[in-house]
Amino acid sequence: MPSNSSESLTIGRLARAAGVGLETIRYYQQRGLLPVPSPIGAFRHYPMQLTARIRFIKRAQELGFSLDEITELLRLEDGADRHSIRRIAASRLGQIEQKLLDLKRLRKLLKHLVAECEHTRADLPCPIIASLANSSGRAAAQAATSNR
Amino acid sequence: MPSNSSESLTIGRLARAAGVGLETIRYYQQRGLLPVPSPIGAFRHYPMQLTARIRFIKRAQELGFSLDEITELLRLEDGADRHSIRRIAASRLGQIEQKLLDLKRLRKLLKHLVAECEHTRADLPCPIIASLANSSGRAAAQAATSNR
DNA sequence: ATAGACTCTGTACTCGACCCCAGAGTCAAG
DNA sequence: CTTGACTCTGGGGTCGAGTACAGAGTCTAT
Repeated sequence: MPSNSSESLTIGRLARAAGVGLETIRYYQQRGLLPVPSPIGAFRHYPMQLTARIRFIKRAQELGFSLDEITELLRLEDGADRHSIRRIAASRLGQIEQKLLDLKRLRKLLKHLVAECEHTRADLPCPIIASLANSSGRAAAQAATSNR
Repeated sequence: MPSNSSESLTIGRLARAAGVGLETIRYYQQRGLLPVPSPIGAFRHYPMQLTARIRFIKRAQELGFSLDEITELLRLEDGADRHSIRRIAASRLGQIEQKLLDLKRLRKLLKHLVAECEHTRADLPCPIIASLANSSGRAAAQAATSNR
């Protein structure tokens, strides 16, 4: 059974071939990320090439794109409009930068607290709790401004 | 009207005092993060001190703790068990470190792609799309291992 | 011809952290 | 004592990305 690319698959085989659940495919169809072929007989048949499209979606997700963004990417897939593509990628990049800043601030704060807690005398209140309990958790208020 | 701390508030006032929605308070009650005082007459009355507890919760959330984790933190709030507190904080710290690594890898990859796209000749396929379309997006597969 | 694996449509549920609404009752100010 | 702002209980909805299931039909290998 040579898997030449003109072969067509039932939905379950497509799902296995693409490494996703069968319901995922139906879900992507609903969202318009995948076409819904008309049935041959009672069942629909899917061209092999869709596995590539599904993997495209999955990889884009791993890069943190939402399905909405991916829908747009797919719309532009023909490569015509590179500016739009770059715009989407750049916006995602901006989100990442922001998140990195937030996380770094957070890490600093938490590290500090844990360290402090380690050598605070047992008769004094735990600094971690203390910092949560009173309003001196200034850093925190800022840190979460861009939780997406 | 001196806001001495022995004052008691109705739920709406408490919510405003703590800067959260009234439904948030009810939700926290359901989750066991806040006590449900027995009503005086028809309405429940909340001690002022609860604003501190609510702000504790909010600040902990901003540090990325889940309500489940915060429940545990509150359980330990008396400061008795510092080891547990540090354990929770340290585990959160670990998550942050991992996330930072992921995001840095992602940023590198995306930056690279955007830059490449900018000076690829128009007759060649857009590299961003290309990298999503074929399996050369290796970096991506790793990058998402620890999405929480 | 029949067993069993599969597919179809459609609906409902999951997670986390809330938000919003309806309808009835109640409290405080004027 | 009325008005209007509030509270009560109880339920539902939201977001994103799926997962689960029910019940009926159908394809394929034996």
